[in-house]
Amino acid sequence: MRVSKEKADANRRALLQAASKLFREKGVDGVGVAEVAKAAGLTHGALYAHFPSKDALAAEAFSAGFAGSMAGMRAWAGDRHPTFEDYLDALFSAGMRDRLGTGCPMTASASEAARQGPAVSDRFAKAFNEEVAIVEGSLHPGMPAAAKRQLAVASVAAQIGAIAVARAVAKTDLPLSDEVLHATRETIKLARCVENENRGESPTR
Amino acid sequence: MRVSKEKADANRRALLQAASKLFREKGVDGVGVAEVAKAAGLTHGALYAHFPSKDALAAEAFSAGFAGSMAGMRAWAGDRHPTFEDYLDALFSAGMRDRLGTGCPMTASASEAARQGPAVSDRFAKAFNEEVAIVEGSLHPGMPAAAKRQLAVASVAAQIGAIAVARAVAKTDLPLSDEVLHATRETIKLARCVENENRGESPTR
DNA sequence: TGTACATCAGTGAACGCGCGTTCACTGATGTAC
DNA sequence: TGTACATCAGTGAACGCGCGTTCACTGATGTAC
Repeated sequence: MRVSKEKADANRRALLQAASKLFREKGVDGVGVAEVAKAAGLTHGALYAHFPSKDALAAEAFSAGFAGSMAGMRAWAGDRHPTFEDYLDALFSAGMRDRLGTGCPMTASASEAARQGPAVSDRFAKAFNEEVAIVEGSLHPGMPAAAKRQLAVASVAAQIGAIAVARAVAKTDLPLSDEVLHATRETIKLARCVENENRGESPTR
Repeated sequence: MRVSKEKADANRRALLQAASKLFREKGVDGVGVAEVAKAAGLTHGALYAHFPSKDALAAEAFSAGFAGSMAGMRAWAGDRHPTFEDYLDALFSAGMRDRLGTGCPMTASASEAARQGPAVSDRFAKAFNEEVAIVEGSLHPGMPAAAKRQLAVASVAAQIGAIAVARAVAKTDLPLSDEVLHATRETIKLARCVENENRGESPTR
């Protein structure tokens, strides 16, 4: 039966949230539309009143999940202006690794995204640039723009790899998993020190 | 009909090779056993004379693909003892990005691997350590072992991320794709310079 | 070496199953008068 | 405000389809004598 416009909007949001969580946890191919609808408290038929296809739902769910992840990051940052090191410590943490269903969809689906169409590619690129911009903003204003951009791009790309590897090996080799996060994080920090020294600052290490 | 032992072995290898290539290109969920068998010149029924299930085939195909990828790397290295920079230039290259079906299965399936069982997790960890060992071997013997290990772990993890991101955005933003490879590679190189300086060597930049 | 027979890799039809999607229907919502 | 009716979000049965897996069968291979 028909529901109120408010309820319909809430249902649509519930579908997106359920899809976003489940797709990150099990992959798009690993979850059926019936499971998504059930998690949102609906039947599978209702899903097609909101999205033309599972593919369209997956694309929107990616963006919704990324928006939620960024909102969480901004909430965490609050008004205490985290330093670049603060961001690295948060991004390359065991908590990030273990938060699969609510974390960044880029880390959850990096290698699947490569096999999707242009729509996903475009959304991925936008999300990547957005996260890079945030990390970039935490770098010292005195650093040359090109150097800041390079370091931020490398940080986000390396984080996506480190989290993916850390998750892949966590089931059988937790020490290695922790080592991957630690080694990658510290290596990025080292690279930043070089940039600081290039500007004539005293090394922070 | 029955075939000779040599032919049966060849067929098994053909199945592994076809599965390894197709799984990297389309993901395990994106390819059916019939397609794999056909690519190997067989029918799907024959596959079950060699592997108990698609899952078992996928696990073996991962290892076979990684072994092939490492063999290619060793052949490329030959006897000219590539430097650490040589390895980075090869690993973070557009060629690596564009070689999906024959490249390293870790970069092709990093985020899917996190959702698989302990068997895949174990194979992934072994492959990761093996590649780290090769990269580590190219670092200056004078560098402390812990620093070498850390830099090599970070390099491989960052490479897996950079290639995954570069592939994900390549369809709509090739300049960004190239930038990701370049920025991550150069950032790792910067980190290595710090290690060299720590040992009192003159910077190579 | 020749013969009889067991072995088993490979074939292809068939299986049950879950998938994404469609659709006739329901009934509360929103609207026109 | 009250009434009549069009709208449409949601239901659940049904659809065709392709999947992974099984199995009776084939016939060349390998082996025992």
